[in-house]
Amino acid sequence: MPDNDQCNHVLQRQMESFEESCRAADLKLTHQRLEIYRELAKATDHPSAETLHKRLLRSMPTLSLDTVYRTLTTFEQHHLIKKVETVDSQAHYEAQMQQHHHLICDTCREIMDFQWSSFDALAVPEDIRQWGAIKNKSITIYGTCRKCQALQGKKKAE
Amino acid sequence: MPDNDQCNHVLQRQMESFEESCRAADLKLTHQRLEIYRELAKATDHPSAETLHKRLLRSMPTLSLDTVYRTLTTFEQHHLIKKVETVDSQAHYEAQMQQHHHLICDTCREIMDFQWSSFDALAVPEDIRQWGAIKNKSITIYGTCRKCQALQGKKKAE
DNA sequence: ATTGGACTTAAGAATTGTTCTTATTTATCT
DNA sequence: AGATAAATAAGAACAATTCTTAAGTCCAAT
Repeated sequence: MPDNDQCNHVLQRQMESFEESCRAADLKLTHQRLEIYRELAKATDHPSAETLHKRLLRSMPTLSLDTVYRTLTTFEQHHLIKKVETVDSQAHYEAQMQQHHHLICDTCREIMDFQWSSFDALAVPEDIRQWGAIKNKSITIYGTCRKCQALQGKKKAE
Repeated sequence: MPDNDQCNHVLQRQMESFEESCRAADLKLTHQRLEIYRELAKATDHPSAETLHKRLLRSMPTLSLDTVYRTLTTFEQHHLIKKVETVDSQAHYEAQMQQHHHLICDTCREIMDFQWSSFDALAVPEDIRQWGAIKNKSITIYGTCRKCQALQGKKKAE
């Protein structure tokens, strides 16, 4: 089975669970909401509202940026999506709600997900546990991605 | 030796190294720059420009918010301080440049530093190293701090 | 199938956080 | 002490986001 088909299945399941959560939260399943969620779930790059809006305009030319902002805020309040912590002035979002970590390229600023289950299983040291009730821990790795490394290599060679 | 004295010594050493870095970077050691840096170095809560400005107004009533913004930007460009990754619309800063991690309270939003040296020593899994040139990894722990837990306990009891 | 109520839209205005401009004053460094 | 960088005030400009209003659209339940 090709990768693309696999992704579609995963996305389809994610959409179903999203629809269920919406019903549970008394959120109407409007076309805009479904498409905004689908576009975010499909994305691997943690887009901003503006980026998402640009992508959606191709298939929904009348969708307003305002609706994207409003809808993302609604989703976030219902814990259907998450804001990503960044150093950026624009807010970035992700639909991935399972435990995962981030790789951030210091050059192109792209954010990628990754898994590190042996870290997830690690217990937090006692002295840190003193701080309060710990709910979750996640890693951010900084560096330069392959793509940007290649570009920098080229530039130096010139 | 009381804690406070120890902190003062640490701060003093940090100020000296800051002054040295400024000279190396050809940044004039103005009163404002020194005080803004000192206030940030003293803070444990990763303040925003506005918060920092408010604190500094007490001792420097004519200091403009603009100068705080400008100065923090200058410091950041010279890698003397860092922006902290957050979900906030305001930018937050820290003077701590050594390897450390963050605890974030989901209630009061305060950010605390912590150390976890056994994690720092951990090698990143092979498959993640494929992504590119890794420079640094840091943890963010989410939860509710003791203070906020106590307050929530009270509310429930009422 | 109709309808009530929730949702979306456009367009513009308002807000917030941040940066820039200009002219003037102040302070650092040599 | 003088050259020059930096800070100031005040206001303008900007970018990201939110709000407003009024009109139109569409979901869901009867």
